[in-house]
Amino acid sequence: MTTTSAKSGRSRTRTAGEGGPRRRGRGSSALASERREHLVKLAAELFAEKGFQATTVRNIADEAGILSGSLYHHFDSKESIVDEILAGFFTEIMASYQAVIAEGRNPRDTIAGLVRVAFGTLEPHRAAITVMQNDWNYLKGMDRFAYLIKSEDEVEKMWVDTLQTGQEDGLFRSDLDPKLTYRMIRDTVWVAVRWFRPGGRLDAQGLAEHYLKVMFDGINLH
Amino acid sequence: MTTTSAKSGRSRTRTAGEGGPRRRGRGSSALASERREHLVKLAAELFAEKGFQATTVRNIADEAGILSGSLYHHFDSKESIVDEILAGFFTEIMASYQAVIAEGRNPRDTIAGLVRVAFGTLEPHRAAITVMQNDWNYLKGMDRFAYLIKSEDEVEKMWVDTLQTGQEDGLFRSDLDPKLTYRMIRDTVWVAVRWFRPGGRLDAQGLAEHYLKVMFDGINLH
DNA sequence: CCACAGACGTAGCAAGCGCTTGGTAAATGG
DNA sequence: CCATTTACCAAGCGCTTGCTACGTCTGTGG
Repeated sequence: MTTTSAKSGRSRTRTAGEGGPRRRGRGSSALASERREHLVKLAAELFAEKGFQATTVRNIADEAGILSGSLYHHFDSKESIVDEILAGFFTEIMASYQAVIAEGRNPRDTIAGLVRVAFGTLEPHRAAITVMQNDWNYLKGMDRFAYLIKSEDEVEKMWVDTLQTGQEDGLFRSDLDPKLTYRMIRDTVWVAVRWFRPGGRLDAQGLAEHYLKVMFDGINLH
Repeated sequence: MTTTSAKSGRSRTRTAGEGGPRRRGRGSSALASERREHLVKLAAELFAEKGFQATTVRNIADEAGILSGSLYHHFDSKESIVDEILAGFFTEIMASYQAVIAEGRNPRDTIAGLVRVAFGTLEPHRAAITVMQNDWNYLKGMDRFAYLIKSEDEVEKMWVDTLQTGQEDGLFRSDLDPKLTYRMIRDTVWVAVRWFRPGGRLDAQGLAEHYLKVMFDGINLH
């Protein structure tokens, strides 16, 4: 079925897409960016499933029902697609984190809020998180993604500050390294994208509550 | 420096290698497998650093100071190299796990032992674990690595059984899902490979003790 | 001293990669 | 009705990929 091009020019079977009447010509720019966002989402799923490098521009184009070259009408490069995916995720989660911090509650509630926010992004941003997990090592080496490292440092500061304040207030044990503890929490949350499936036994918030119990009080019976 | 081949045949500068006298001809088969293991280790480092797919056979050969074609004297394919890496890791860790279980101690001590074993592999098998983390999604899709999934299931059973017994014995809280708890523990341990560096502030066993404290009793001050 | 086998180099193939160029059908605005 | 813009197709370029075929060098056992 991937046999290229029947003889007549305009006969490509479009394997994907909603099959509706093809929109051509100048749509409103709002609709144009809708198309763009749709392509980004398709790409994100593929990146998450097979990895960024293993996903070819032809894969993405196939999924969208167009040819690989046509992708370059919408995007500069393959990198710019994954950039859009990750940037969207980062701006949203950092805003959510800031909102929790801004509530100004005690460190325990703040940490709980951050954990709930993190688990809350698991479903809407599953693909982005997966890409971040699997291809981080590769992507961070590229200049264009230097901003990701900067954002991650800001996030780390939020968590570590909250943990430290909690220790000073006598809410958390003082024999724990805040940085190490933050990493433990962060990794445990994000890594859940590997086995978390939206329709499963537990939803994201159920996971969050389960995790909060273990994190705050441990698995021991007291 | 990668300019190919000066005019005279035998003048390749060998960029890597210990520079000792080149061993040729029939060595003992023990030494032959030594060479093989050395190549596997080089490849493992590259796979861990750049990812399996992003690492080319030419990268590996460069690191070894030979040409890419010469690699195929030692290995069938690029896949067979990563196979050797992962298989070695899995057989060792499963043996270690079995040994802990066989001690027959109480569930709390057994879990602690498993955690210590896991952290203990962080240093000697850093590359293998990194590959498993980053390229798992890609590798598990290939028939040749189906055995990895089977091994993982066996490991899961060990942990979950121990956790359940602990709950029945009144050692662990009963309001936790054993499977979910196992995954939390597993992920937190392995994911540490991303930021763990052998010469750092804390060694692997220090990490293990830090983690055991949090896992058993939580971060709350009791 | 010589046949042998292991350990490489040399050269290159077929396939696939990201991306570019130039053209074309369709919708829109004036 | 026509100029313009959008969204695509068709074709392919330059390069890299994993891998192969075959020749060459070298230490070793007989």
